[in-house]
Amino acid sequence: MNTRFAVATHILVVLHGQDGKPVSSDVIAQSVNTHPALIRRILTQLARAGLTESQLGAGGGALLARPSPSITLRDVYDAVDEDGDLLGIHPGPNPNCPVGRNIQQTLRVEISAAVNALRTQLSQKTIAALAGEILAIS
Amino acid sequence: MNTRFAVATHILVVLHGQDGKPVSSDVIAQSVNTHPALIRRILTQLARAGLTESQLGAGGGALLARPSPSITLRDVYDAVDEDGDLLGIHPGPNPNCPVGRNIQQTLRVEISAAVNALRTQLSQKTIAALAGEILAIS
DNA sequence: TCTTATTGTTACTATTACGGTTACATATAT
DNA sequence: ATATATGTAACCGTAATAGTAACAATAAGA
Repeated sequence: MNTRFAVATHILVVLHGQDGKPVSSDVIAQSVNTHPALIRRILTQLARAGLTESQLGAGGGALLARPSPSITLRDVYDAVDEDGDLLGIHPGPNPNCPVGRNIQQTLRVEISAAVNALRTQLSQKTIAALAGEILAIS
Repeated sequence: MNTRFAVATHILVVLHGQDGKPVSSDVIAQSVNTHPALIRRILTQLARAGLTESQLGAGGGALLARPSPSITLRDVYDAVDEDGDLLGIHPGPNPNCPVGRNIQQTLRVEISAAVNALRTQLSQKTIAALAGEILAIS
């Protein structure tokens, strides 16, 4: 993870702005200020999650697969989060210690509750709403 | 970050179990299954946050600086999180694009709301409660 | 006072993750 | 046909992380 969530969100906001017309990874890369291949890598994840689709060939590009008011930042997070290790658990604690033996499963519960709280907060904001805020600034 | 939150929590649970008596980084390291220097590094962060204190010299070690029912997992997260980049924002988006120009500040708001939701969830669980659950298993 | 145990910190290494970059086979519109 | 895109693989450089060793400073206890 790391900036992939931010970049993925950026991509979707751009696509929202051009709704209907496919946008090439080259154009998106210019807005994000990175390289088209990286954009395409993230677009692959978004497409796998059903948020975008792409058209091959000349005049092709990416477009939203669902209306932007139906896409929340939680959807983006989930699309881009492959291994779910926002807060990692340390491997191999001592099994002969009452703490070491059991802390992993107990921590896992707390961490997933915390990450779910984060996801729920993210689900409050849609791409349409976010794009509205962004474009309202200037 | 990454496993530092988990290791820091592990440390505090161990200290909870030995309340009163200082525990050496060596003993803690055996429970975590890592190296004393790493434990001491994290103990430095916990001490800076006022959660632990250490006694130098023979027979010394770390102990809780506050009662374990008053320490929540949010305190641990905050102690160990130095740069607050759980979800990073991509640098240098294109200032000539209406999206690139404004997305950072807008995303920053959403990300900090999300991280605060995660922190609030973590604040629901104290070290004392967590230790209780861990030791109840076996 | 001397010895021993322990911290706090620095420095170095190895491994991994991440973003940047190139390349290219495949597909499609014109 | 040709030009334009995607999707994907491969590789590089940098930064973060964990592991490790070393040592001065400190304090307990004989």
